[in-house]
Amino acid sequence: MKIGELSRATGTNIETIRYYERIGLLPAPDRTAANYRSYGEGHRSRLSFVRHSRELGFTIEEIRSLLDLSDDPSRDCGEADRIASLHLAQVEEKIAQLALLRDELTRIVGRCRGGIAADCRVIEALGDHSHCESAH
Amino acid sequence: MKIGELSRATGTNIETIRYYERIGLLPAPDRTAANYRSYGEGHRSRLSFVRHSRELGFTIEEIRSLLDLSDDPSRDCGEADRIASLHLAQVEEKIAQLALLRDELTRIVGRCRGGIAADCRVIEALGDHSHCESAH
DNA sequence: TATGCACCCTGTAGCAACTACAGGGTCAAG
DNA sequence: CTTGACCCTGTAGTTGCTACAGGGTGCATA
Repeated sequence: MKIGELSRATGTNIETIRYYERIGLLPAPDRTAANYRSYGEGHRSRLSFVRHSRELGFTIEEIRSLLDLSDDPSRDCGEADRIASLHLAQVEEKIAQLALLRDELTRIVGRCRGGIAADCRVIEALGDHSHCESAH
Repeated sequence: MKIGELSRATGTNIETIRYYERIGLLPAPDRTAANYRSYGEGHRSRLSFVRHSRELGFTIEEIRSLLDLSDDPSRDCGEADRIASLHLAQVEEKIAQLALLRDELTRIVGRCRGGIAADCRVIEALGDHSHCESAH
């Protein structure tokens, strides 16, 4: 498989594939006589793993650990669970933060009744944190 | 006010203050004989506005527009409202996305029952998008 | 045979919004 | 007169890509 095919097969930008190789997330594939990269099924599934994990918001370093784990099938599964649980906790915290933020923005946006900027409640609210109801 | 005082007064990193000056978000202040930056009350309130807006997740470019608006008090307030409303919509979308992601992660994490990586359901789920219940 | 076009290569620079030095100058206290 | 806290400029690093520039390869068509 050439890089363009792998790109289409996994929905990954070609530049991104080369980037993953450069940072050591994907192993360097064999080359054809013309120096084109030549991928196999192993590369495809590894790249799918990486992309799916990225979609789920794992960082590259987390993915590196998860890949190390799956490269050595005798290792304990607990670490994969720990990484995923930690990530889940981070996502939950992010959601909670954004919810506070949404409430604050809703309050701010609701205050605009038109008019000129001098009297703008939106701009006033942005300038003065003390109008806020919660920490963010 | 020297830069260290402004930093403490607004809870902003000194490097960040200089960065904002460099990108034209804060006007360059007067200098003392020793070439130290010397800030006034106007700088402090402008910086507070910027920091508060950043905490609410506005981008630098959005903040630039909001500042332009508040620098010209005769302008129409509607644009501030438009920027804030758009931002609110983005926050709401982000929350919805993260909620899907949280659900998927919860399902994945719940599948771990210990054991070795070869049988790990977490790693399996990460490798195969088809286990997912919704798009993310 | 030429030539057009899609594809591939390397290497480097850019994005957002900072943060972190390195290598220097200033100023007040002890 | 030296110590330490503060300030200065300029540049490079962070994360996870993306976008060139400037070239080479391979196949079909005129």
